[in-house]
Amino acid sequence: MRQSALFTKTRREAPADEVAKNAQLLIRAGYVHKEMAGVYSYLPLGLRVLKNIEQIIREEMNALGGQELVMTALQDKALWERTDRWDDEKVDSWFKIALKTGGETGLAITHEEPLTSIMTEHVSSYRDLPVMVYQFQTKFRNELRAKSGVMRGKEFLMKDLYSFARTDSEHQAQYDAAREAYKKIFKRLGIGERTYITFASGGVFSEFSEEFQTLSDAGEDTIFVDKEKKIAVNKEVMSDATLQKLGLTKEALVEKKVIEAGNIFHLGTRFSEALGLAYTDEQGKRHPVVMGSYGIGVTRMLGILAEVMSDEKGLAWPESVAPFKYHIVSLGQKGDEVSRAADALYADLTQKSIEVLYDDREARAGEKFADSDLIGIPYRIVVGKEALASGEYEVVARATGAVAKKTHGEIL
RNA sequence: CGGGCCGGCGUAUGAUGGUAGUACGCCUGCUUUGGGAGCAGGUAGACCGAGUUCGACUCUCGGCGGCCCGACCA
Repeated sequence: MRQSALFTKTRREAPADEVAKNAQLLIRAGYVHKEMAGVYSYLPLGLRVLKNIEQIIREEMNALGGQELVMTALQDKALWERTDRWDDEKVDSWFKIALKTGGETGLAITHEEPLTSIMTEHVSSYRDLPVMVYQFQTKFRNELRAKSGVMRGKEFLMKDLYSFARTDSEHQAQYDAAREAYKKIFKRLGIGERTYITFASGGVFSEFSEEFQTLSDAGEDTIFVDKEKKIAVNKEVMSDATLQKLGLTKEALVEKKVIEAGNIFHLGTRFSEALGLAYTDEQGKRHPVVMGSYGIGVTRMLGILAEVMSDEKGLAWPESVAPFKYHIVSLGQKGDEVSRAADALYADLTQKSIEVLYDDREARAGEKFADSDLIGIPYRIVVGKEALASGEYEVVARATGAVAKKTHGEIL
């Protein structure tokens, strides 16, 4: 894409009302727009990153055998009353809306209820299981205090996967497979090394749940990490008894700030029993379906990556999610030899379907480099007089600063 | 939800109970062109409502909105 045509502009200064690094950088670089507290719009560059994150997750969900669907944001109150999660005393994060017809509806906080309900229409035999279903969908949570930029909003995009099994052991196999898929996802997103499976409060269905926690000073949670074993314990469940159960020793643990990038839960039969999701086995006996749920916040992930992969100059996306692979920075003037060379390089890369942002604006070099650093595309190709003279372009890696010299042909 | 702070050109920010200024941006022109250029000219601003006052952007009250600390965060 030609940068002269991109409607978003960069800003030199961060907005005064944003403290979180992710929001400051994303706003300055023109990836997001803050609509209200905890509510952000995703502009063209931001959307591209979001779509890339989504696609990585989608590929791993499909590899798992997950089937994608999309459910509604508007929720049926009656369904949630059946699981006792409609009452504000029980769940305080609802956005409830009056219907013109007299009733009320709520904006989805999560989707266990509606999916379980859908499944009752399609699952009735042992032959129909096991199944895994997922979606990318907007969640709404009426947070008392939104904070941390795009990482804790009132409206956010989430991938949620749900598993349905006949037995506990079948469920466990699904759960274990989902855990492995999550590891692959975080690895592909470039945060595998700094993301730890963390034992946390399991709620009513099991002793522990597992969170995927990514090391970051911007984190809201505190965990104790065993770097050798690659596992961690959330501070909220930290105790001698817990350590003993997990086979960890206090000496090996280091306290760290983290952001929750994902979590996986055993749901047992709580939802299937409440909503009547059951199957008939070979003997003709009915059993409730054993469920699990698995979430990754997509918009939060964008925030985590902005937070973790950035420096004082700006963003530095990993290639797997970057809005473009190359950023051509032309130092030529309209119509001169340099800009003609940049045009040609842009045309050739585009022709090959290589994603490239082409800074063809009438601006000075300093401004273009500063913008390029801010926007954080993995490789910058500088097209200037030097390049024309030598026949080789400088290709600068944003994250490391490493400079390679490459000819037009080598880049293609 | 408890506590604190704040609301001014597009953005950032200074000052003030008495003409709302500066920088960046944006527009015009000239010069400049490998790390946010220079000169000249121009554009653009007080969240809403009520009150105090000769006079309110400034003080008071209410509303709306934002930020921070805590709580909360299947």
